Amino acid sequence: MKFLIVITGPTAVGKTAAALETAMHFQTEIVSADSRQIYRELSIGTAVPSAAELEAVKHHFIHTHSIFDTYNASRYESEAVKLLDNLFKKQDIVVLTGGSMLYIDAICKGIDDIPDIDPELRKNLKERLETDGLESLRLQLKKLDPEYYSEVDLKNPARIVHALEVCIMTGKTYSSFRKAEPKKRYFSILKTALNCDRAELHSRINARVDEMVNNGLEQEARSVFHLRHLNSLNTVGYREFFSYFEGKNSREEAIELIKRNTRRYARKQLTWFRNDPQVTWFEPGDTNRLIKFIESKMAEK
RNA sequence: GGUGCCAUAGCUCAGUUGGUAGAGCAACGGACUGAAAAUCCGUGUGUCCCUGGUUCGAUUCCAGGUGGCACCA
Repeated sequence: MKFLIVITGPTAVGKTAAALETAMHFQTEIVSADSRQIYRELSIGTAVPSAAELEAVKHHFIHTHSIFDTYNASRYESEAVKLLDNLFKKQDIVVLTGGSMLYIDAICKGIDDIPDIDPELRKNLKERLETDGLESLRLQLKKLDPEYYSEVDLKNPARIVHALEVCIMTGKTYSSFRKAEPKKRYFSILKTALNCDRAELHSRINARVDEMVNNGLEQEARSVFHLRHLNSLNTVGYREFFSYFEGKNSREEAIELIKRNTRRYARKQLTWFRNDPQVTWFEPGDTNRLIKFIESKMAEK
């Protein structure tokens, strides 16, 4: 029997430390499920594990890709599942940790098979969104895929654009690809999440942002400022500094905005995990209970 | 010590000619399938400083108290 231990939770709650302890206890490796720590050009603002932590336990998907790559949850799914195949050849347990909700779902449930989108097409649709407005795209979607039109959030440009991309590219409806059928995995998944008191989480976030700033986040952001149009850099911690560099706000305001946007991100993560019935919750400092829980679940199987 | 001004949401402040109140920010809830640290939707959360008085009814008017600020001593 193979077990994938998922340790997730809101940003800054202490996942890295808990995953490290758990992986060391079971003498195994860590697969990261973090959509920003995969980028080798980013370190400070993404809070990658320290050199010592990376030394102590083998990590995967940290600094493995470039901000220039077009990356997404689907690619992550195929790469990560392939990696897990290899890891499970020599291990019975693997730890998956990170806060990217969709990436975790991609591994646990899978993602529908949808063809890759031509970047030119996406660019064109985004331009049309600018010039003609959302309503024009909505009308086209209504014609091309009435089924999806009836259930999509009609105010959300990203959803409309993506559905249109698929319809135009494939000549089929986007809904015909949306099976939402969970993929069968041969390994068992134990999904856990960490959470603490909200006020405590906020002070952890604030302290971590201050630490990032002290460690040189501003310079790191400046080094990629000229690439700010890349999706990979539409990221909390960077975009606020970008608008400071553009003179839209002060440095102090940028730091406050990073804190606020990180808090909001944590709240969004909690909303997602809270509504996942498979999650078992733990306190961040209590890795012993987490490990006992894992051992008891493994004994059941 | 005296005089004046102020006290309403977590913060900054509106407002109620007496019928228990609303903006901005913060916060909170939700959606989510190739951008997901993305994108989008929703929600006022309140001893109107305290105690009396007047009144059918006081957050609003009156008196006293408390706290803050300013000026005069």
